[in-house]
Amino acid sequence: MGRKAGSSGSRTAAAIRKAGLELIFRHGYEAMTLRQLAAEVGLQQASLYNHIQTKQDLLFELIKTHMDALLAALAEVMRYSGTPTEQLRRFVDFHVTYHVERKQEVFISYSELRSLSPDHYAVVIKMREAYEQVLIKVLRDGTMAGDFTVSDPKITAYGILAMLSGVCTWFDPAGRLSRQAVCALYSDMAVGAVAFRG
Amino acid sequence: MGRKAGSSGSRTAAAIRKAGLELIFRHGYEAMTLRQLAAEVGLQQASLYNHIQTKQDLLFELIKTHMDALLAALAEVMRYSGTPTEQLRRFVDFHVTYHVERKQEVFISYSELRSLSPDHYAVVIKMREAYEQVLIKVLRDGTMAGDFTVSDPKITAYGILAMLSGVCTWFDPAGRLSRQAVCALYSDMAVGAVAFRG
Amino acid sequence: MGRKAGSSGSRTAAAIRKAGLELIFRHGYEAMTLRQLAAEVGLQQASLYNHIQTKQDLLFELIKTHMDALLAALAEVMRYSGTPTEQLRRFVDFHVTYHVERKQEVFISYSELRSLSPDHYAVVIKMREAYEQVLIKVLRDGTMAGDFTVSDPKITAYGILAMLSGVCTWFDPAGRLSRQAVCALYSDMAVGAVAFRG
Amino acid sequence: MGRKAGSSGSRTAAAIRKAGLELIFRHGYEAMTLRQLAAEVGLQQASLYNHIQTKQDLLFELIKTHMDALLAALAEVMRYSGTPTEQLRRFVDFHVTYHVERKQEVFISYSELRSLSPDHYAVVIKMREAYEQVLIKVLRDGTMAGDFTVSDPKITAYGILAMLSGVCTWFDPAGRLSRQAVCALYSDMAVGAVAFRG
DNA sequence: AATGAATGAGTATTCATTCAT
DNA sequence: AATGAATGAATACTCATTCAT
Repeated sequence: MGRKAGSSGSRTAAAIRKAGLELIFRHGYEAMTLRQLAAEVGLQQASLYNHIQTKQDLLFELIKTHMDALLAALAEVMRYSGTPTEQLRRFVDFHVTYHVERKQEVFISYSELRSLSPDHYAVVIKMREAYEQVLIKVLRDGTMAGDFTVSDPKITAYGILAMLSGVCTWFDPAGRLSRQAVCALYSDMAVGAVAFRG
Repeated sequence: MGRKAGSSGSRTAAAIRKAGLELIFRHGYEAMTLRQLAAEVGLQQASLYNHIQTKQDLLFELIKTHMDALLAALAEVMRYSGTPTEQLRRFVDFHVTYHVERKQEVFISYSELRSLSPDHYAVVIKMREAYEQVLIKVLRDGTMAGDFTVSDPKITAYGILAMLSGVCTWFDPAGRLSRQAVCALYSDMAVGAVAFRG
Repeated sequence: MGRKAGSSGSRTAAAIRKAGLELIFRHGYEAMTLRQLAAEVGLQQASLYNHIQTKQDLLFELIKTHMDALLAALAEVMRYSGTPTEQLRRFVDFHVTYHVERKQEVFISYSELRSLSPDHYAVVIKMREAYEQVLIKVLRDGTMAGDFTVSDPKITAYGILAMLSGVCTWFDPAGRLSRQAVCALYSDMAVGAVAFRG
Repeated sequence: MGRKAGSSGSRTAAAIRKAGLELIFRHGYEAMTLRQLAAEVGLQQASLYNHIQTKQDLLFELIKTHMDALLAALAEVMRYSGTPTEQLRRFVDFHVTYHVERKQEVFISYSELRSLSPDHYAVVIKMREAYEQVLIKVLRDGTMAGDFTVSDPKITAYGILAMLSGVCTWFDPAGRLSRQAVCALYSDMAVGAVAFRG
């Protein structure tokens, strides 16, 4: 039997996506050229089109795939119940870990939003909002429970998310701080930032 | 043909810079074309070159000018003494205000760093580090004074800066929250995030 | 759109080189535009780049190819031994014939030297010097044999070469004088110019 | 009294012509830009137009001025009578001296002919032909007098002129050979090339 | 699945020249 | 006589994409 039916099967397609991710991360979507991408993968420019629709579709696909995985993983993690503070710590831990481990996907999903076509943009923004809603709900629950003092959950959530997401611009797995250390540090900060001080 | 009646050199240069800022903010440096820029200002493409050296130099000039102003303004504000907490609030207030009032300059000074030539990049990065050092010092002073609990001032500063800077991506002067409200909210969060909880 | 029916890669490349040679000969390298070249070959400007690296590389390639052929052909001719006078006549005959038959290559290899990049220039100059050395050696041999009176072989060689090369600026294959007639005339002049008159 | 009436009086105009000559000699007419020229003279591009009509007119003027002077000087020299051989030596001496002393004018008057507009080209070609006629006449006289053996005076003249003119591409006033040495050498060659050998 | 060749639209930048000041 | 600002046309070269093979 040959290749499993249904599997894309193409090692080349995967290589293109990997290289595309890397190049967009490094140079930006506009600055990355398909020539570069082809060279990276060892193909001629024209051959790329056996594996992608257009440059724009490649970008969307990379971001969409990432957002799907991100939302699924978050859902998995937040399924478990706990106190609002526990939930917040869980969220922070998840977010930082994901941002540290998938630096590139995460980064381009922020920074290249404006390079998406309007249709694609709409799709991704909706997913991002769903993600934000999870944190907003945690903050809201914690406030109602009296554990947090959050007057504006949305704005507060934006602040926390920005703080956490910044990690992917400077984190170095071989650096001074381990992922766990960063998670602990940022967990404390997040909790401190919203905790009720009676 | 010669000069359009009523036009003036320095007015044109200013208009180019203003339009350039706007276009880079909206589309990104790579995506902005000099054709667009010229059209925006009401000039032929060639005429742009009476007022800029190159596209790259325009970008650098915009960022450099902003960084100079930012550092000068920060120095002015931080000159006044006070408790570490007061200093932190002062920093947050300054940073948020500046980011809200000069959204575009601030945004491109983050997002277009990678579009700078290596030389220009080096210059700007140095200035950014000087800016960060101010916050790092506040955190360090506060920790030594026993007011803050900050195990890693640099990483903590990065977190706070990321949180505050996020403001320029969503703040709307005509929106639900005033600048003052956002400042207050983020001041509390920042202080909460680092405050000593005995 | 794809490839025009009937077109072929290497045929196109050859057509570009032929037209490039012609255009550079007629207008000079600086004055020739790739627009002209593309039009001459029946392509879009962009398509040229499937067959050349840059305009500069095209120039170098044309000159280099010519110089290679020239040196190889000269070596072939000068292989045969003979008296210095016979050798000189052989050289003149070869040089004039080549200059008359490959007018364009020969002309641009002189006149466009200064349009070559420094690296390319160095390569070609070296080849030209090798060519000149062949004549210089003939003059030196003839002088030592007592057949010629040449006090400064290099300067004399320059003079003879300049005289012979001038042919390609006025020779007309359909004109009054045949190639053979010109060869004979210039052979006599060259021999007369250097012959020992006791 | 101020400036003498009728004199161009402009030191700037002269500087432009001098720098233009130099630049065209070094880079070629097409490759020289008015920006370069202006910079060389210490002016803005626009100011050039107070002193020249157009770039093309500058070229023509440089060449025309040179040709006028050349023809006048030649007439002066050839006025004196003498044997054909003396006349030939006088011509060679004159030509070489002029080519060595006014390298740049001479060079561009050959090499930039094709950059002249058709009208300007026609004017210059006529002058060049007049110049050539002087040598052709010497050769013809010498042949009729039995001193020379020249079957085709025009082609022979072209050969001699090419040989002599080559001097301006390699002569270095600070070099191994003096002008006088080169003149003597090339005089002998020219005479040898055409002398009757009974 | 891969490629060479082609394309139309576009890139930043330069050109010689003009003209009001 | 000099300049700053403007211009239209041009420059070499690159872009993402197409298509016959």
